[in-house]
Amino acid sequence: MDYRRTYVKDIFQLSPGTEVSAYGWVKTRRDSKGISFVQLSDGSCFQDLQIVIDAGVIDETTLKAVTTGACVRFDGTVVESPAAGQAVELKATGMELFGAADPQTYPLQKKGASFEFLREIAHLRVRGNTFGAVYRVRNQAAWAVHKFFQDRGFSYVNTPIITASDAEGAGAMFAVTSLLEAGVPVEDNPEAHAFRLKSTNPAEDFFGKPSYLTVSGQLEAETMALGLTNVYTFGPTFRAENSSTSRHLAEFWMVEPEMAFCDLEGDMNLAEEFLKEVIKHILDNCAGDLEFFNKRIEPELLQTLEHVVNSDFERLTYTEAIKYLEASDKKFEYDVYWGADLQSEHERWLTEEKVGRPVILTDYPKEIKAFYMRGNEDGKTVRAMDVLAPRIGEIIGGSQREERYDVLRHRIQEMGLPLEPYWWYLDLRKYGSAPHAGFGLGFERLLMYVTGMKNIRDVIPYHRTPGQADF
RNA sequence: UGCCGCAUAGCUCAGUCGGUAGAGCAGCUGACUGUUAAUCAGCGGGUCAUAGGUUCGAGUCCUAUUGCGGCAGCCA
Repeated sequence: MDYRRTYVKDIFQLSPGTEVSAYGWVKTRRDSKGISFVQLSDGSCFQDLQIVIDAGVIDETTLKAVTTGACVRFDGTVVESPAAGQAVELKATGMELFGAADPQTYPLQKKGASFEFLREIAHLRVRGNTFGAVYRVRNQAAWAVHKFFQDRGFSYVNTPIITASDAEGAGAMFAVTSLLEAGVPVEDNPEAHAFRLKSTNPAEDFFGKPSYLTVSGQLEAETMALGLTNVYTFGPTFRAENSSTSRHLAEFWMVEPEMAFCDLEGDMNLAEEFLKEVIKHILDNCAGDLEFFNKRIEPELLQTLEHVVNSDFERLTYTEAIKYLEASDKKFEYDVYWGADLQSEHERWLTEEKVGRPVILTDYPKEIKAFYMRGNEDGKTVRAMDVLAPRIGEIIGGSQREERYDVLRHRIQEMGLPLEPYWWYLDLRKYGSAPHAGFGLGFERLLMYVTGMKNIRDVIPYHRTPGQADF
């Protein structure tokens, strides 16, 4: 067997009369007297291939093993379908059963199951309609990310996953250490195992100092941009926050472009162009999957996505947003005033009710943003931007970076951070500094937006959240 | 981490005032010459999350624990 094959999606393009073999997994089988129908999927497209089996063509024992979940190859001839539902189907002349799936125990059924249940069988849910569609869209979105940046001359760079600097002083981090010995037997309980700490001295650790899984590749990406001009990263990111919500993961994928010779305006333009182009790519390449999401998951999905592609994002300063919020009749749980960090309820009101499409908020008070953001001339705000989207909230966070050595040094100290770990970051401003800007996009949040899926755990094959690292 | 909700058949759920366990789907057996979440008939399927408590009697009320989910904080 060779990896080259005719995928199900290609079989739909073949002319009637063509002989072909279809490989895949069985969704359902329906029997009538003298004829059987099998829905076959190989994950190459949303639509299943219908296999038609006349009585006597396949021996009865083998046919009986063609149950939901079984893996098979059907050989046959492409024919025009006399019934509604599909243009062509495969009239079987023979088959091979690769792997049966005991119907008494196979957990998937043709009728829908809850997403919560499917998370428990995440290794099998890819065979269902919803998750096949999610992962096909995920693949196309990843491809669109690379294509977008490569078309514009951005270099793909890989930043470290293990880092010894607490990059932004924000967000709980996972420690990486070789000072722990695992699987040490517990004295009074022979079944239990524990960790043993070999040393408490960070100097004796693998890297000679405390190290962590990265929470962002931004700082390193900045160094690459000040040499390659335009760069982007696309890799895993880790947050040890004990947050259990429908939009947080402990391990997620982030896209982080960084551009030399760029200001906040250019950063916003890139973010908007980026979201539009990735969404357009999905619309153009995942039509069947989106149709399903539109029908079963999020009724307004297609309309919303097309609207986003064809209209300009609303751009507001933080100060303007506060004015709108203060003028709103809506009762908020948290008070709104200039200087307050916007809460989820505020962001949701702005993007869902006030504007009704993505909004870019800019120029936040410096107190509520990170140290590296470029200060404005008013001395009170920084050149930050957040892109907020209906349903999911913050999808992009970015800023123009502070490129002035003295100002940055001062900000680090003002925020109570140590200077020493940032020596190389400060060096960037000391030698050949350039105005530059960038942003971070949560890839899974983008996927929630384009699929309409309500829980971030359902747009990644195997989610990592507090208390959950199965598979 | 805080607040709230849920836990009953393989799955999705119902279960009234505390009175001894139900449905649909799935599975199994059969029927039907073209089905599309096929249809029709029949059959099997339960430690009501766990541990205590109240009561003559608990799926139902109380407490604790565990798991899952939602919201908030944090963020992408």
